[in-house]
Amino acid sequence: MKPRDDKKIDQVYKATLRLVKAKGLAGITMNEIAKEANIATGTLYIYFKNKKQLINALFMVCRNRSAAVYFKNYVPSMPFKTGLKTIWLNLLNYRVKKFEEAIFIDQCFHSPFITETTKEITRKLFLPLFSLVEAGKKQKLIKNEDTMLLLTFMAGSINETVKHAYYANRKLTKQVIEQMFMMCWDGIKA
Amino acid sequence: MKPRDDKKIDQVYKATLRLVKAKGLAGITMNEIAKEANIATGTLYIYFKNKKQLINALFMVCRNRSAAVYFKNYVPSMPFKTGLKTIWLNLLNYRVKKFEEAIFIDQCFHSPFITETTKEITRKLFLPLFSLVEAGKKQKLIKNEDTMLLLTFMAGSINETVKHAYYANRKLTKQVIEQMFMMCWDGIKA
Amino acid sequence: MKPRDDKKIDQVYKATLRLVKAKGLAGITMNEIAKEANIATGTLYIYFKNKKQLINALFMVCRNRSAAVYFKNYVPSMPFKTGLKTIWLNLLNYRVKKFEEAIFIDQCFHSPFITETTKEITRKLFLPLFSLVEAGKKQKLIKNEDTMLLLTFMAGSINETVKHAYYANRKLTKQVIEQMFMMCWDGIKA
Amino acid sequence: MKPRDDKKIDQVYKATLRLVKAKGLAGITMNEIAKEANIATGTLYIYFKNKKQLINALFMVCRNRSAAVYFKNYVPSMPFKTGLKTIWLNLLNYRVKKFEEAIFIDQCFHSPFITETTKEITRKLFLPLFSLVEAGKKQKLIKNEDTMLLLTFMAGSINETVKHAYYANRKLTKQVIEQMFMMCWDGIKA
DNA sequence: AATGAATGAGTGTTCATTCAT
DNA sequence: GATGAATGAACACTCATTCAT
Repeated sequence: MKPRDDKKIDQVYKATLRLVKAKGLAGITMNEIAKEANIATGTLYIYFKNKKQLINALFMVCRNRSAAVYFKNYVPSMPFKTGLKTIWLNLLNYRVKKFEEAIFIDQCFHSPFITETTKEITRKLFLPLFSLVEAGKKQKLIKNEDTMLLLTFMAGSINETVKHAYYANRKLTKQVIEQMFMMCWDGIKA
Repeated sequence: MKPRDDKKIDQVYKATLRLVKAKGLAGITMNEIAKEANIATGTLYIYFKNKKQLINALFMVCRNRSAAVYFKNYVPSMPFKTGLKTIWLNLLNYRVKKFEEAIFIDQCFHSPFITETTKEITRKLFLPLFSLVEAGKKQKLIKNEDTMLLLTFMAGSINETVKHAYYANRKLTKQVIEQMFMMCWDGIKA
Repeated sequence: MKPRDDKKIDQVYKATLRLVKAKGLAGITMNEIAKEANIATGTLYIYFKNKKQLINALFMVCRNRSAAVYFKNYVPSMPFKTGLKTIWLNLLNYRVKKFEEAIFIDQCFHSPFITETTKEITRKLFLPLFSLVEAGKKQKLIKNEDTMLLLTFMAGSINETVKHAYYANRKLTKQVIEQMFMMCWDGIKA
Repeated sequence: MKPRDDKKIDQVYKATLRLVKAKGLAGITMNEIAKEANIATGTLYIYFKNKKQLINALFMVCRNRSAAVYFKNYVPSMPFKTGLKTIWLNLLNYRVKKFEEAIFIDQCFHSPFITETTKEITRKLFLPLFSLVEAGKKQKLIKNEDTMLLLTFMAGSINETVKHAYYANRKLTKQVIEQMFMMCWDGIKA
C-alpha cells in the first residue's frame, strides 16, 4: 500500500507560498498550486478538504513556525535588553529569511479564507513577548506605555523595513540592522 | 470612457473600499461592487474598462489622496521638527480616518491587479518627504542613516499601530499619539 | 434592457425531460441540459440556483400539470362510474402523451435531488381522487377496501401498461384501453 | 477477473442495494460502495471491471434471483388458478422481502448503465409466466386479451402497492394480500 | 447612458479509475 | 489479492465581460 506522504503537504505549502508572493492571495488557484507542487489537482483534495482549509492550515503552520523562531536562543533569565535584542533579531531574521511566509501571513489577515478561530488561536503564540515587555517596564528600562503600543512600534518598523529592503533589492547588512535596533531601542527606552 | 456622472465613480470607489475591507481583494467580484454601488453590472464597464483598470484607478486615487493629506499644513520653511511632526500626524490621521483606503493600498501591493507602472507613478508623490528627511540629516538633527530606512521606520510603526488599534477596537487618544511621536522622534533623533 | 425570458425556463424543462428519458436522472449534467436547451451554462444559473433546485422545480411543475390533467372534464356531480372513468382515462392519457414527464416523476422519487418538502407538497394535489373513491365505497359501488389500496391498484396497472406499450412500441388503441378499464373496473367493483 | 472471495462480491452487492435504496442510482459513487462494503476502492476493481459492469452484474443477479423466487413451489401441472396465485404471491413476496432489489431493478431500466443486451437476456427469464397466462386464456378461465397486457396489469398493481405500503410504513397483512389478489383475479377472469 | 440577462472560459471540487506498495 | 493514495477528466458552479434592449 502507498502510505500518505507528508512530504506532499510540504510541497503544497511551499508552492502556495511561492505563488502568493508572486501574485497575491487574490491571484492563486487550486490548479496552479497543484501544478507548482508537482501533484494532480485531485491529490490536493486528499490532503486538504478545500481551498479555505488549505489556506488556514498553512496560516497556522506559518504562525507557529514564526513563533518558534522568535524565541530561539531566548532565555527569560537574560538581562532585559539582551533578551529583547535576541527576540528583535529573531523577528527580523524570520521576516528576511522566510519572506514568503511573512507576506503570506500579512495577506491572510484581510482575506475571506482565514476564520476568526484560526486568528484567535495563533494570536496566543506570542504571549511571551508581552511578558518580556512588561518585565522591562517594571524594571523602568523602557517607557511606561501600553504594552501593545510598544510592541507594534517595534514590529511595525521591522515589517516595513524588511518589505522595503526586499522590493528595493537592498541587502540589510549587519551594520544597518544594528542601526535599526538602535533606533528601536532609542524609541522605547526610558 | 468619458463618463458623465462623477457621482457614480465615487459610489463605485466607496463600494470597492468597503468590500475590500470586509473580505479582502481576493474576495470581491464585479457584480458585488456594482450591487454595493447601486448600479448595474454593465454600468461598471461604462466607467471602467475592466476589473484591473478599476483597481488601478482606485489605487491611484487613494495614493493621490493620501499624498495630499500628508502635506496638509506643511510648509517647507517650517523648523524641521515642526515640519516632521506635521507630516507624521497627517500620515497617522490619514490611516485612521481613511482606514479603508489604507487597507486597500496595502492589499494592492501584493495583488495581480496593480501594474508596475502604477506603482512607479504613485511612488513619486512622496518625494517631498525624502527632501525633508534629508534636510534633517544635513542639519544633524536626526541620525545619519539611509533616508529610506528612517522613513520606513516611521511609517511602519504608524501603519502597524493604527491597524492594531482598529482591530482591537481601541481609540488612539491625543495622549497616546503624542507618546507614539515621541518614540519615533527618540528613535531617529541624532 | 433585456427582460428575463420565461420561454427559457420552458426550454430548460423540455431539455431536461428529453435527457432524463434518454439517459436517466443519473446520467445528466448541467452542461448537457444547457446545450440541449440552447443556452449557455451560466444562463442556467440565472434561472435556477443549482441542479437540485432545477430538478425540484421541474418535479413540482410536472406534478401540478399531471394533477391538472387528471381532473379535466371531471365534475364531482357525475355518476360515480362516469367520474371514475373520466379520471382513469385522463390518468392514462397523461402518462401516454406526457410520457417523459411520467418517467421523470418516477425517477425523482428515488433520487438525491427531491426534498421531502417537495414530495409532501405535491402529494396533496391528488386528494380529490381520494374523495371520489370514498364516495364510491359509500355508494357500495366498489369494494370496501382501503382507499389507497384501490388507488394504487388502478394507478399501478396504468403505469406499468403505458411503460410497456411505449418500450414495446405498441400503440394503445381505443379498444385496448376500453378493455384495460374493464379489467380495472371488474377488479374493484363491488 | 476470476476472484476468490465470493463473500466480497456479496458485500459489494448488498452495499450497492442499500445505497441505491437510500439515494438512488444517481447518487452513488464507487468510493461509497467500497466503504459501505468494507473493502478498499481498488479491491472493487479486482472484482468488477468498472462501474457499469458492476451495475449490470448486480442487475443480472437480481433479475435471476427474482425469477427464481417467482416460480418457487410452482408446478406447471397445477390447476390454472392455483398456479397463477402461487406465482402472484411469489411476485409480491419478492418485492416485499427484497424491496431493495426491486427498487434497484426499477431504477436500472432508466439508467445509462444497463446495456440493451443485459435487458434482453433477463427478459427471457420470465417466459414461463407467458405460457401460464396463455394456457389460462385457452382454458377460457381469463379474458382473451393480449398476454402482455394481462401481465402488466397484474405486475403493475403489485409493484405500486408494495412501494406505497413501504413508504407509508403500512404492513401488508395476509388479509389485505388476499383482497389484492381477488381484485386482480376479478379484473382478469373471464 | 443605463440596465441586467447572457455568455463561456475558468474555478473549486468530485469521482471513476489506476498504480505503487 | 488487497490497499488506499494518486490521477486527471469531468462535474457543478462562478464571474469578468458583452450585448440586446
